[in-house]
Amino acid sequence: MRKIRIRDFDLKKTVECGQIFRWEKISGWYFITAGDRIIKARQEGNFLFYELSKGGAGFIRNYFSLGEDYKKIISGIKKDEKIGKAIKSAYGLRLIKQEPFECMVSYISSSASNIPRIRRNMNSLSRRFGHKIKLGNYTSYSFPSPEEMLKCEDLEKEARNCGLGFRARFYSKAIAAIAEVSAEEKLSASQSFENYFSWLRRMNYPDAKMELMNISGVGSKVANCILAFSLGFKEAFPTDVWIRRAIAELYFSQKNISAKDAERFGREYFGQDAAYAQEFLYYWRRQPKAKD
DNA sequence: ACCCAGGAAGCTC
DNA sequence: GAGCTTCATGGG
Repeated sequence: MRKIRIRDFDLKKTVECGQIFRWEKISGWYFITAGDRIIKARQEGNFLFYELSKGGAGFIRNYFSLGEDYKKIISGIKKDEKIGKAIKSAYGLRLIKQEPFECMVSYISSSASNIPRIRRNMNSLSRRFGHKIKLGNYTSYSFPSPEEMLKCEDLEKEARNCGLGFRARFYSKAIAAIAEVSAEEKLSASQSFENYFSWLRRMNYPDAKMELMNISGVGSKVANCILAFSLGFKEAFPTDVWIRRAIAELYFSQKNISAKDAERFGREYFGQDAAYAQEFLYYWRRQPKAKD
């Protein structure tokens, strides 16, 4: 068992807020499956206890964004008492740095769905296409690589069998499109995705977003999730129905505002760390009652 | 039975 | 461009 000192970090909020889907809590420990890795973690005050199926402290610090100056981020987005209230309710929540491929597939599959269902769908995909991985007595299935998915004859059909519904077409087309690029250059599908994502990382935010939106099943919201949750674009402001409601209630006196306008407002108002503001608002808005 | 869920794409006007 | 419909499926 390893241990690191932490501050301005709340493991429970970070794991449970809905940004990642493949986790479970067993007798006080969080077991997170991230890509082909299992993370076992528990927080006690200013200490984080953890075990990994591979990697060490460097991975943990990067995965939970522990190196980011939290107080600086907070002071940057805390424009008023409304967001202040949301920040207070979710203090310690940090953005997780997900594997881009897993993040892309997960959020393409999130369209008009809900978190419990997305979790089931991603676990089904992993059992169907991934491989068994272990940490001690705990067993899970890796999130499948592009190759593991492309092995089967009819990816869309298999994905429908995993409960993805109409989203299966989007995401099988998306994978085929990106993998196709590599075939001509004799690259593996994984390398093709790596090239694609590192290409996006080098762009500025608007260009990267436009580029992502060329992918089947990736619109404005999903693009923002991929950018914020896996590619380090913290100025993204993913705007789903909950965020749209929160923005309408807090900043437009209940007026019915479009997702597009809510997103523009969020980006302009909260600035370079808008993604954190978004997570705080999401957490706050979805809390069962007692939102203050 | 009815409604909605971390939306996007393909229409119409 | 902004508004409407359709796309599966599970849960309340």
